[in-house]
Amino acid sequence: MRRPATLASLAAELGVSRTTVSNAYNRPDQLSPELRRRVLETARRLGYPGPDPVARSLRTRKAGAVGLLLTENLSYAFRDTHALTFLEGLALACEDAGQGLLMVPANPEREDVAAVHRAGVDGFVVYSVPDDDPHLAAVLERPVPTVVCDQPELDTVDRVGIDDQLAITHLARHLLDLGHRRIGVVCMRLARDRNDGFVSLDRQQAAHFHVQRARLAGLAATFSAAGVDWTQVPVVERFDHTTASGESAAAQILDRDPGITALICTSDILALGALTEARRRGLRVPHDLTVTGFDGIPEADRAGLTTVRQPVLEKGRAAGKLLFDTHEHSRPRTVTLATELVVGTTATVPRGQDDRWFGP
Amino acid sequence: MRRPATLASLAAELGVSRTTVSNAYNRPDQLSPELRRRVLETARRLGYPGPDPVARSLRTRKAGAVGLLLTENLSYAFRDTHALTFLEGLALACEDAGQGLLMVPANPEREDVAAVHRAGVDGFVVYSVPDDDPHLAAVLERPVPTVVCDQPELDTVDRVGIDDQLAITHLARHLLDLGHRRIGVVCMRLARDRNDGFVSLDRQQAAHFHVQRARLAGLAATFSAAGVDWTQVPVVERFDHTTASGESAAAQILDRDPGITALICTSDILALGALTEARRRGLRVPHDLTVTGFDGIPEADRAGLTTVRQPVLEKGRAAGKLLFDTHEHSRPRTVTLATELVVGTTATVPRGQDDRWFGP
DNA sequence: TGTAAAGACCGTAACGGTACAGAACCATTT
DNA sequence: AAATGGTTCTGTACCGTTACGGTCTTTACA
Repeated sequence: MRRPATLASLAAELGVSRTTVSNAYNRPDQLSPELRRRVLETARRLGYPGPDPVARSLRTRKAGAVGLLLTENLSYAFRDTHALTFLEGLALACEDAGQGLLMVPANPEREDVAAVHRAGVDGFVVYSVPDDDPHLAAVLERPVPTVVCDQPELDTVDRVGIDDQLAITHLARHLLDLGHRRIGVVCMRLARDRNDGFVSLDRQQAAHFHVQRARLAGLAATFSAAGVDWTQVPVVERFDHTTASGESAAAQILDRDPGITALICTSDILALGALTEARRRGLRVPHDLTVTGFDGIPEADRAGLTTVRQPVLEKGRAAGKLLFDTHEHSRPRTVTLATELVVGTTATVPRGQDDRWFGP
Repeated sequence: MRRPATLASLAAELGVSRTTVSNAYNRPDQLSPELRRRVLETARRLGYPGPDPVARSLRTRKAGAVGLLLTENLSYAFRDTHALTFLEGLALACEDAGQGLLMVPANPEREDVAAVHRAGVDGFVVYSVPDDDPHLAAVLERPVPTVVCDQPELDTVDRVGIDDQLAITHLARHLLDLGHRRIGVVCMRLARDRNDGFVSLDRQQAAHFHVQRARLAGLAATFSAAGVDWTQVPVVERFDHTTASGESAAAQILDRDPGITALICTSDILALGALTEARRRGLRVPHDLTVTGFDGIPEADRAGLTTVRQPVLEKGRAAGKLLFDTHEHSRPRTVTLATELVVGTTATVPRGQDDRWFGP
């Protein structure tokens, strides 16, 4: 496991210059085939493993890899459908470009940004971290191109995302058209601190996760415009993004306000949990309770969830493409992908309004 | 995005040595708090982003990351349950060690090994690649510690795995005990070339994927010992690891040999496909046809599959631990994890033998 | 035969840091 | 007054490579 030989020692052994040995590996056309053969053979004999990648990176200023920063523990990324799909898209772009993908271990608990500083990469992709995350700050300080995804726009970096506010506005209008006025909302974590429970207006507006803030803002604006008093709408937050969270959050809202006719969840995972809780309570969806999600994951499709579909794989791929596309351009660039309202079977007119609504 | 300042220019600006600036970042106790404050403030003023990670890696000979080599396209890793679980385990170990995880883009189609050479990592984990894979060879040439998983033992590197042959022997004996003598086998790819169809004895024995070879060998040995003529056992291979492959492979075997009483699949994914195909043909499992898998993925559990459970997450974690554990030891080390025969509801006595078997 | 072009190889100067040994300074101790 | 020890800072020697701008030799062609 030692590194016995270097390019220099090889050159000395062969009686040629270091440049020539380097060329044997990187520019075969720059030396005679015969000499190249000798170089490679001697390399084999001395156990020289070829040019050291780190030294090469230092000299060429290219690492051949992009760093990925996630808000969660590394291992979490491999459990979350949504994150996985994004990663798959990003990986596709990396493959095309022949670039490696370095997953940076950014423990959200500790504020240890050393891992960001140590990452030898040509660029970063930052996926859905809170806007006050110290790891994000550390990335932004690094003098490499960066693409953020599902983040607010920043002056200095490219961005990929959807128009969360617009997308959920369509959903909200759909529910309003159906006649819903008494609603509850289940959302994902809004900040780095855990707050499993009802969310104050302040916290909603100060949310550090762009995506959640935008969705709540879209809901608030749309329902307010329709005459719903948003301050009276129960909004429950869950730190962990699991179906279990969706269940308990739905329970919390239904306990406090059994009169609501629709439960709007800001993710499909949460919505699937809400469905489970509704079933447990003997509420028929959608007849007794309308439930909606957001994301358009396959499981939601199977469950017939009314939701908003977003192209997650495309987001990953677009992020990679932005990073690898080094054409002239004026930064920052923004790619906003299209979303689609998916009308499933979990939303209908509120109970008791069937006739009134469609009547004369 | 330029890198305007370096440690040297900072030092010049401040009128101190480069060492002192370096210490301000890496050894705060080596200089007075006052000077350190000045250094960091000047750094901010000049836009110095802190020591360059690549240069640091060159000097310290530490990259702070491990490379991961997979047999598949990068993006595939994010789609396969089994690979994901392994990755999750590996990621856990990486987190604990504060190391990054670099996914090396090793396209199995092209023989382009450059990505392996360019990877600035402190070690490699190689997961289930064929033993003649050029990327594997390239990794072995690199002077860094390496752990292989689901591979045959190699002289120079550590290994993590299970005893595939022993594990499937237990399964085979279970089926023999139930009375099965006429069986068919569905296996995953055995080499780098695509061969979707029946597998010759030669190809079975020359398989380049250790795991598959060991499992086939275990089956051959066990059934032969019980008097079954292995040369007459239909073995069908599928290149793609999908349930669709399982379906078509099962069909291929059942078409050729409708008389078999058990279909042994070397993975749960394939077995789940086989179940689908059996259902399509109106065969009741296990009454008309016994189907078994291997791996113990959650979906198999849900389907009640009779299978062998292996600790995939643990494999990943163990691989990481081996890599990070730098204690004195004599290489190569081997970690062999335990497996467990899971008796589900998809295997029973062969049709027509019910009485004979349990009778007097 | 002269001259340009091409081919093969080389020397030097970075790339941006950290390790290590030691120097300068000051306050205590002997 | 000399020795001791701790703190703070410095100088030099690398880490292993590639970029760049040469030189020298050979070949091609008029």
